[in-house]
Amino acid sequence: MSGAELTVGTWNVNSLRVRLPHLAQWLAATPLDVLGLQEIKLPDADFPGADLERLGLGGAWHGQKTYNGVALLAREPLAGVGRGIPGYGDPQARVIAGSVRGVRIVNVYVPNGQAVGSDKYAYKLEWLARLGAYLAGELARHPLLAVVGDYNIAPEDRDVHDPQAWEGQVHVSPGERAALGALLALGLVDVFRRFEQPERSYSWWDYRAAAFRRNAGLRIDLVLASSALAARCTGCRIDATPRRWERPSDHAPVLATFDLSA
DNA sequence: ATGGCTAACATGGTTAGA
Repeated sequence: MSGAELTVGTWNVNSLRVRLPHLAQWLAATPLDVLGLQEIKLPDADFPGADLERLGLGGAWHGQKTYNGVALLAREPLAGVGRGIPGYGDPQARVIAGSVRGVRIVNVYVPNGQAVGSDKYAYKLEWLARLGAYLAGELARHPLLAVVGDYNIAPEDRDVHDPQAWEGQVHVSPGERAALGALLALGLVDVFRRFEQPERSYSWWDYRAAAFRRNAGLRIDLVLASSALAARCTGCRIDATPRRWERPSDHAPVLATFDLSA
């Protein structure tokens, strides 16, 4: 949390307005330096910046009415804040970036994709291609780069509670996995898998059909790191605690810690 | 069994999520 360590989190809160009490409760128990939020679902004018300041967090946000919206919160001032993918006139607020202690952090809310073959699926793949081109430039400028967020893609079958039932569906389709593979091929590492993890580790569970109680989930919230930053990663975990609370987000936060002293 | 649940916007029922 301080000195040589940097802890970065990511959490799809599914409405910051509704989840602000959970965020406060979780932050009180969870030391971190930087936190990317997705699906804040409010315009910038309604962003609860003063509430978050009371929780010790400043930062920057990129919101819109009703849908999407991302924020990058930090205990230290953010440098070089950027919103959206440069040169891509995306009307949906899905990306915000900033730097802390020489580490570049890009926070993403990848489109859902709805169904394979749909217009939204095509948008998802186009969006991921644009993200890849943007990240290639970010990697060239920032050796220490983390790309955190809700990817809406389960990287492998072990990230899916029932791979047979999900085969070919959106979030696991070959096209999406190829797009994620293209991001990894830039030199990014899914740091969660750098460490031993519990079997059946997921970060999202459907609200319906008692999915959380059955641990019927997907691991779709990821921390990707450049090779130089991944080499400094000392741990990565999913914190399912707030998913057990009353009126939860359907996603759990993910945390990764980096030792910057080396 | 193509549902189940939650949130925004609106104030009943649609859109969207994953």
